[in-house]
Amino acid sequence: MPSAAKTADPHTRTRILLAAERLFARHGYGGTSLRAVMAEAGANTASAHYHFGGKEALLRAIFDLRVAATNEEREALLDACARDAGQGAPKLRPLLEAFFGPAIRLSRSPEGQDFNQISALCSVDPDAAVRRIVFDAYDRLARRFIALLRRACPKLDEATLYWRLNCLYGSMMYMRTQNGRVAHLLGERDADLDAEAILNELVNFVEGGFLAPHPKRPRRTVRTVHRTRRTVK
Amino acid sequence: MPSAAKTADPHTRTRILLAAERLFARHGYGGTSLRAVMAEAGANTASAHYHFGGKEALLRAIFDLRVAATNEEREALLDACARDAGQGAPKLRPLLEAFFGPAIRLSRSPEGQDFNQISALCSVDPDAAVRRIVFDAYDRLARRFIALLRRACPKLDEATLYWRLNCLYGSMMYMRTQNGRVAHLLGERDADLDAEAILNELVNFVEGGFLAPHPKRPRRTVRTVHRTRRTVK
DNA sequence: TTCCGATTAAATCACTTGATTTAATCACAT
DNA sequence: ATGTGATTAAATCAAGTGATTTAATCGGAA
Repeated sequence: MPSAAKTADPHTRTRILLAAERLFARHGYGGTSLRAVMAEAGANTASAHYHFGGKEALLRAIFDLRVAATNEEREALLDACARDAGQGAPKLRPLLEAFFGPAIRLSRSPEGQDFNQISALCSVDPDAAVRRIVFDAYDRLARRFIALLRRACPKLDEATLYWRLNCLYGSMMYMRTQNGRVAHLLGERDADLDAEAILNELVNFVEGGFLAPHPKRPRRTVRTVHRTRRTVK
Repeated sequence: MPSAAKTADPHTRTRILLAAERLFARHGYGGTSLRAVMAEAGANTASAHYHFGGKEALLRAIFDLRVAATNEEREALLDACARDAGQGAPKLRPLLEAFFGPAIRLSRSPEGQDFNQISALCSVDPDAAVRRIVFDAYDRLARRFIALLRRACPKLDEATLYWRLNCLYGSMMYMRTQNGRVAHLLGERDADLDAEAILNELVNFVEGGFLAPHPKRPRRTVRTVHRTRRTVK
């Protein structure tokens, strides 16, 4: 075990961490071999196990490193929302800004951008161990945000809240990743707005989604069209 | 190469396909070994290469199999939207229903549910080859949808359209996956609404997002809170 | 200087991966 | 029945995986 900070060499351990961050962001956790990380870091395979204990622990270390500040900022902003609300209903928009803002603003630095990518990728990783790391990092704060959101939208029934939260998370994830789908469809335009503008777009959209009416019975515009039976199974 | 349909044994090839679909849905493409697929299918490793040519080709075969019907249905619904619009602006809501509906309705069957999961996972896969398969499957129709969406929302500037499309895709993806994040946060309530209700929730949200105002200058509710310098690098 | 724990380096382990080869088997047209 | 091409089975390949071991090195306390 490395002594907390005594002889602590700012070299290898940090280099491994940053190298892993870069590679995990580009190729995903599962798509990055420990060897590739060590090559990028210019260090030896054994160092990773010495400093972190293994690949999974390395990922967890990245989250430990990056999430704290973001969550603290979110917490403070949520505090402000709750304070302003008093006993009444919190305002929706500042709530969304409190939740999204600190995360989106990470993208102002290259490392933050990499971490946003990692966070979004890992949050939908099929590997349960990977997702657990994400959950552990964000659960507490997310639950508090949702509690305030409930008070801000008291008319939303439980099911609708559930689905709208899914949309909220999906929107946030796509905004954090920049996975290229939309850019590809629109013809390679690269979005380079600053973080504040992106945040504004995201909040506009999600606020609109949460304020939308939610009738139990959908108006029947839907109709299934020509049920072509493609028997395959 | 297998003869198109002559002596075609409905057995092995199909068994491999369905086994792969199940496993790719649960553990992702990268997280599933060809061996695991063949074990699940009760077939031999070489069969996969004989029938498909390799792991990647197997994934492509799954998309070829499942996407056609969905896209045809989407196309027909978009036709109806365009016809109803004439020279004018298409209605937003039927447009969204045309795009989301056929995909969401896949979740009524277990195989469709598996494929929805695969589609969503692969659409954010860091592996470019995997994403290309997704793009190839959906690009043509997606471009047509976006063209109509543009006419339906003529007041949206290019940048706003770009970001709202990202939110749209993110919302759709999260709705298709059921990745468990929100269920986990809300305490394991499992959403078992029928496809039509889910579609309705999704359309409500995205419609709200697209109809939201989009001022160029955000009202300044945002303020960065205590810039704690966590120097790490 | 000497010594001891912290750190790094090199070699290797056991295992899994996708792919291929070689040989056997099957179904059907002749 | 028989030969021919489609299909399956078993064994194997080379490469890559995370992890571990063993030995060397470094830096400061004694």
